Amino acid sequence: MPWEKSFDEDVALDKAMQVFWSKGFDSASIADLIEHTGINRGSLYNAFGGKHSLFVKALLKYDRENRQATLARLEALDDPKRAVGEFFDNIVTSTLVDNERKGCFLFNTVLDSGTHDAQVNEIVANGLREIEGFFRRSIEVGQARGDMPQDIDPESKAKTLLALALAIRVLGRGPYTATALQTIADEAKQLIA
Amino acid sequence: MPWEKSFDEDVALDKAMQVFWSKGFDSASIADLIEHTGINRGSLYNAFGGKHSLFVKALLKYDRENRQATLARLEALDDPKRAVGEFFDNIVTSTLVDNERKGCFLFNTVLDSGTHDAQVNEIVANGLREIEGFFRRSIEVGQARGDMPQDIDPESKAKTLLALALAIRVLGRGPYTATALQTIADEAKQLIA
DNA sequence: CACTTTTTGTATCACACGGTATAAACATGC
DNA sequence: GCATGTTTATACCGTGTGATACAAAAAGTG
Repeated sequence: MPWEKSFDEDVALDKAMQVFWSKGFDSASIADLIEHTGINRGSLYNAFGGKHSLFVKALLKYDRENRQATLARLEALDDPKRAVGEFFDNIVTSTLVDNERKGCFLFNTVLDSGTHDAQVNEIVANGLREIEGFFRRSIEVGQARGDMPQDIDPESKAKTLLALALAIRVLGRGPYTATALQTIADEAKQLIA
Repeated sequence: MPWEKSFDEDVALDKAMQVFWSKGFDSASIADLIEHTGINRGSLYNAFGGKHSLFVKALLKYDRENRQATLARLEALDDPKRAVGEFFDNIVTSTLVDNERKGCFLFNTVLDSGTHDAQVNEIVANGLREIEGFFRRSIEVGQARGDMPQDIDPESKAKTLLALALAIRVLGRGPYTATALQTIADEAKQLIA
């Protein structure tokens, strides 16, 4: 069998992810994807099966390599308060370091009202659920170890922290300054201090 | 001069506002606008001058009739803590009462990355600035009157409250339940209790 | 050199977009 | 009734969209 390997499929998917991340599903055109992946129109359809299918693959890749990887790293610290603190410092610096100001691909997709597809919604909802779960577990362990206040409700506070994380990402795409974002992040950390 | 009055221009603008509010600038097509306003294609261009111009008029109308009106009403209460509390209860109920789950037109526009126009950005940025200002003034007055904690920084807390308000509106468009939204709102109120 | 498979370059399709133009229908003022 | 200006109903125009089709070029294997 000749030529069983193709171009580099994973780097192409990564490029496509950047495009969807930056522009969203609707605004990203096939022309954009072709240009940034560098591969040909036909090859793109042959390898990924179409725009929507490519979007799902890109979103899953982001969820795996960013959200899952980050949460796993922070949970491995085995230091809940520091983990939450790093989470917020991380999203602030991630926001600022990206001069495209793309924000978070998952959070962006929540708002892309056009992409309301059951599969996509499930990926996003699951991502939010797991981030909230990370906060809740961190608070529970922190309380058990006595370095977080006992009078806060882990469930409620976890939702609030998720809300603040989302807001930082969203406001970071708009006109908010670096110091304003850090201010919110510091306030978030204060909630469990 | 014959026929100096036309159809009802303001109710048409209101309908157009609903469309842009629900779908955003890009996703709202001229066909949508014609269908929901009930006026003719030519009349729409004649009266409002085009899609972008119509969008700006709709956004300004929303800002005037919703944001400005709400903030003015709450500030007139002359009871800062209750004003902030009502603000958050209000956005939760507003979110739930709308079965279209449109969220907040201003916040939605922050994320519509396509509409990055200087004029539109100014309207949105000004709206956010004034909401944050409302929170800051409320906290300052509340502290002066002794019914809010003295150890919180009005500037920081105001940013945090704005962040939470935005998050409630955004998450309300997605998969979050009524109780989850109310939980975040209650946590927001706790921040200044 | 064949043979097979992938990639590439175009060409094309049907459709939707925002916007413009045109002509008929219409309501008012003289 | 006639003139004036508005609304309506269409018909376009140019462009961009996602998607498909197909011939030619390229690459690895026998």
